[in-house]
Amino acid sequence: MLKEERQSLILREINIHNKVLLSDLGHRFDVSEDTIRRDLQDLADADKIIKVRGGALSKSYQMYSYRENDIYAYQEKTIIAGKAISLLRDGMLVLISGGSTNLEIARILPPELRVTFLTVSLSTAMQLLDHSNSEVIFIGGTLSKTARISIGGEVIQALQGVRPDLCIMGTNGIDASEGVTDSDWEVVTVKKAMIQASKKVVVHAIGEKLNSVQKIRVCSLAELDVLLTELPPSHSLLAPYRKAGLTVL
Amino acid sequence: MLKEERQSLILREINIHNKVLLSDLGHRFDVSEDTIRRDLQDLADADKIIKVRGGALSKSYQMYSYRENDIYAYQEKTIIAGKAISLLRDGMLVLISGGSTNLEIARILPPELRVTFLTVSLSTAMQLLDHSNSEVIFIGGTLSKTARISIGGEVIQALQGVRPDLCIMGTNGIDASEGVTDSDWEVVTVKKAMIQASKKVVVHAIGEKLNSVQKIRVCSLAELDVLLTELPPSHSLLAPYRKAGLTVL
DNA sequence: TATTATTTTGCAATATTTTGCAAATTATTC
DNA sequence: GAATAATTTGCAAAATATTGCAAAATAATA
Repeated sequence: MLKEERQSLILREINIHNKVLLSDLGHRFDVSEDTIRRDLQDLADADKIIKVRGGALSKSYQMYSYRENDIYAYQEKTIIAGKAISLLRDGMLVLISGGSTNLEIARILPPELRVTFLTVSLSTAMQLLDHSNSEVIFIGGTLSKTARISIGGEVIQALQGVRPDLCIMGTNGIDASEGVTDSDWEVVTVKKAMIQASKKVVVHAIGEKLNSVQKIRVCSLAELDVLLTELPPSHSLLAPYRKAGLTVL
Repeated sequence: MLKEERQSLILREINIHNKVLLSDLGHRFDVSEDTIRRDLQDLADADKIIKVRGGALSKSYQMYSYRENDIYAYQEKTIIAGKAISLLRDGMLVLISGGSTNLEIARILPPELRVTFLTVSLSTAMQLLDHSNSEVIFIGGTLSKTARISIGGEVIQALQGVRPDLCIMGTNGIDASEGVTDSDWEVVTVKKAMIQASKKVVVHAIGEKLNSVQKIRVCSLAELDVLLTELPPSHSLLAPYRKAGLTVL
């Protein structure tokens, strides 16, 4: 059998069945697994398939995209993401919400980290699956079209049944006296439940969201543990939050 | 035998069988492999065939294998998606699985349709949120890195608590005697539960998947109601399935 | 037809590519 | 952290290509 012929059949097999195993193909075409591995490498180099350990996946299977250029305040969010990652330890159960900063956390997550993530956000879940070896558990429910997260009673109920070590949450508004506020009632309901469930709560916000207040209250500062921003911890804007008892990083 | 005569016979041979081997042709025309090699080189220079090491391939062969710049068999999947949509009615509760065909269904869904979708697939959920006004409920659980769907006990349990009107499911293999088969154990477990839960089960597969068998069995044909392919319902390949009692569209 | 020029073919020597094997390395699993 | 599986790397054997060349076949011409 010609090499090109074999590779073409492999490609077809992958596209039909979405994934293939080295051992299967080796047996099927009666060549060594090394040869198949080299074939898959060729196809992957030509951008036809996605090579994974032990086999390969069809490309059309993963069609979502992460576009870093159209994220607002990307620089700031990367700094925050780095700080958030420094709080993660192997073995932790981590509840993580949606939003572009959390997406960035998922994107730059160190692969060797072994934590279990709980999330209600579709995009965060996708990104976590891609960029980590950690386990990802999605808390299902009715999906919100705007926030693209699970909302509703089921979510609240599911959150009452877990006790995460850490909750990493973005926010639309945080203020020294008003606490954390947001604008979507359903989202707020979920966030409240997330905070209630978790042993430790980390909120993050870019500097410009500090001292801003939205319509609906999520929680008081007393219920939070850590505040992350892109600013240096000594920045004067952060003083009120430290005074309120938060760890500011 | 004249060179031109031989070359035209070679070309015909290639176009019939899509490939030729140097050694075969040498023996067939009783000339040295060098001569055949030079013939193939000539034909390749004239852009009549694709010369590869050890033989040659027909140009149509190349067409076929390289046509998947986007989604593999996109045309076929669009046809299937159209047929699937014709089965949907306002007010239905529809369970829909992952895979690129279901993604296509979600993409071309008529906006005025008001059904409630239940899904375990991250990408299907995202697409449904984008392209419909229907309600979307995600069944949460541990996420599978490869299939990008919820798997595990929670999913099974959640599925036992619902009674969808319709289940729209892709498959990796379907065969008249072996039924529906797949290659991933966790995925199969979820699919079984999906089938059990639903009042009516629709499976779809592109023609190439018909009569192919994977390692793990999902269900027998008896448990299915409708089969969708891109082929016309009268196609001979579909006869065994109709005989098994399926509605074939 | 005989002669010469041109093309085609087969052969041999020499590259190059493909393939399978095994040891060393890296990931993954339990 | 040991045990297992997959990958990488180097290498050698086999298969295929390339090149140059001479013999054979074909074409051209007188």
